Amino acid sequence: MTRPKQRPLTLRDVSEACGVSEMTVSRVLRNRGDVSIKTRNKVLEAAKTLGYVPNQIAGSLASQRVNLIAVIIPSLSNMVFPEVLTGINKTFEGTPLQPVVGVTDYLPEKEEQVLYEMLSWRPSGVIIAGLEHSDAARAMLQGAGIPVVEIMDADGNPVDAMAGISHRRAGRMMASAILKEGYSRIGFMGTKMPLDHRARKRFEGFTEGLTKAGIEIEARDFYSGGSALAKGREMTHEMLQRSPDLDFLYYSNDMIAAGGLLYLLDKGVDIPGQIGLAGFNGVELLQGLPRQLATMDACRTEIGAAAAQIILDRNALPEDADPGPPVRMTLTPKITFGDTLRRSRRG
Amino acid sequence: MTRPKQRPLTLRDVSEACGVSEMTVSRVLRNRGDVSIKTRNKVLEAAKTLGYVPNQIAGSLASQRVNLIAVIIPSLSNMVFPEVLTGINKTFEGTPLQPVVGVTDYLPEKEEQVLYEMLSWRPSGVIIAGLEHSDAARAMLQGAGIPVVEIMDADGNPVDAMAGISHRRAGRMMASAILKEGYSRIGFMGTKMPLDHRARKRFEGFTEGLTKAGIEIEARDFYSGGSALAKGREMTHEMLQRSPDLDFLYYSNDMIAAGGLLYLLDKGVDIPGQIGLAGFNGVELLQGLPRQLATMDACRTEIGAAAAQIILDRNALPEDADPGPPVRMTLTPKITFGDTLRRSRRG
DNA sequence: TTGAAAGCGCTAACAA
DNA sequence: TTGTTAGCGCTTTCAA
Repeated sequence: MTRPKQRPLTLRDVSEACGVSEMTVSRVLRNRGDVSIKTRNKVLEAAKTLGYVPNQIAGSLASQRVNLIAVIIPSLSNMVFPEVLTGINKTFEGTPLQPVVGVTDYLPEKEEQVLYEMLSWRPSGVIIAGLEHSDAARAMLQGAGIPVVEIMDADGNPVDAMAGISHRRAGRMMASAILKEGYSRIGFMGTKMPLDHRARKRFEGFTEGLTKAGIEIEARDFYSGGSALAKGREMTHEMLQRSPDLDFLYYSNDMIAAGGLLYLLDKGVDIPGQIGLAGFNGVELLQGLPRQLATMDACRTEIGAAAAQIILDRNALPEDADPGPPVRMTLTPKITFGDTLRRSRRG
Repeated sequence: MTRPKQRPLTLRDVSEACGVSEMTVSRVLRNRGDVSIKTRNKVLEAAKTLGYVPNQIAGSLASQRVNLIAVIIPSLSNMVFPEVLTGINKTFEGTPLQPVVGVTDYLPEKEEQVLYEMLSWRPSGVIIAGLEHSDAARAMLQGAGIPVVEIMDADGNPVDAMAGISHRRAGRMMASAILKEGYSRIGFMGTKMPLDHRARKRFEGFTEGLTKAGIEIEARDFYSGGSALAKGREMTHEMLQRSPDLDFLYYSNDMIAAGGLLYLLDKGVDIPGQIGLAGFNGVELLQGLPRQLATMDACRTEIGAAAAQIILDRNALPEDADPGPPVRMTLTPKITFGDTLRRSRRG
């Protein structure tokens, strides 16, 4: 209660309080080595009444082991990333490993800086979003000598392990699903994020899929900032002003797609007859819209869980064991047709 | 490239590579003390070509300073918390301080555990959501000897500093705004979260406000799990089945309120004439709904920023300075009337 | 089952 | 401006 604030307690304080050597106190608190029940209880009680909290900084330095896993993601405002974190957290629950999150705002320089700061804590692994990194960042990842899992993307060359989906393929799949249903005058709306490589790849895969069938996108529009729902309304309005003949609108995420959906329903447009719609992500948040949006599941929690598991497995290996070739896990997203994409036959 | 993976580089490696003492290398890398330009450049180059990343664990142990701030929140799935984090991040940007996030899932035991783990890294401050903590948790916060800011709530007794809003008052304010507009048959829908003290206080303040005007809530319903939007639809449907005469529905968050709104618009209900609606939070995400929802701003990013600033100020104080009485900041949420709560006159 | 000594990689304090 | 010395609070290793 009135313990001097300045100096936190040390092992020595506990040792003195219970008359047991620091070493034995340490053993008790870590459940390591054989300690007699009697000593054990003495130590535990002293630690508890003093309110001792071990110093991991000293512990990690001495043991050369750090139970931290660096998790590096572009953003927290896009629900996709918190969901990945949830998957990671769940898998690490009950293990000694602890995720520590860094946010890059989609900026390569910031990614580099965050990575540097995290590596300076000598974590036992890195989980990092995306496969595109600056040379310096790749060098750091290579040189750290710890397991690295690049997540959420599968189009490119990972430094080490990988767990993600192919966004290019996701775009192509959506293109072919749309074409199969007979839509042909297609517009695209997405974020203006030159640094969101996954959104870009999805778009590329989508146009590629259309092109292969001899179809070109008729309209496209990109936005940045603002509420996605409101943007979806506005942009859909504007796009249909300019190109009233469109019969399908593909959005780069479910939130703007929802905005578009609400707008079109307001206008009394027949969906999916007159115009079909699709988004991307399968955001649970949005179930409960007047129509269920066609979308694709990006396997977010699975990816988080898989990445965490890869790290766990690698850390379970004995120090000098050969880890074998790095795990490369490509998950396959599935299309949800919902009520906004015609479905002539069961797919 | 082919450096043996096992041993990370140390200051000594850099020192040997450039023929400068470890101490001077350390000085250069921390920009501390006077070092000649020539030596400086030599060191910097050596560090860069080797790819040296300093070891903060050793550094923090030696200097007895840790640039980490523990941030403890109940959840990441509720957008409220990522928004608070954004405010915290922004304020710490450009300072040496780094937030580290822990998630409690609204469970007191988990809060205790997360707090213990974070304190074992000897952070320079704690930002923690809520004012309700177990005795053990309060004891740890007290004993840590570092600045503690409890955030998001102002109804209760903080251990140290505080930055939040009074949820009880927020509930009362909404009650009086609703009554002023002549609504009188009122239903409430919210999450079934006995451990979400802020939601509970809002509800208590709300009923208290009604009671003072001689009005009782006519219907109430609580849910747990599932998509909030979908729940809002369902629950609104069911509540109006049971109590068709309600003229106002107050929801504990904007997401279920949005579900209710969409449902009522589907049914062709006149809003806000026949039934008024209000939620809580001012989630920017939802701008773009067919009607703008009445809600209250919970000042999330401001709270995050304020908390971070309190920590910064406290850390800027000289070691032995008297910090004075702890900062207690109570922000005042404002009602947004939107289109779902009648407004007879400008407020 | 317990303890003593050495040292993890760095920085504070002081000396040159 | 640079270098030397002595720890920071733990854990590893080895001895008792």
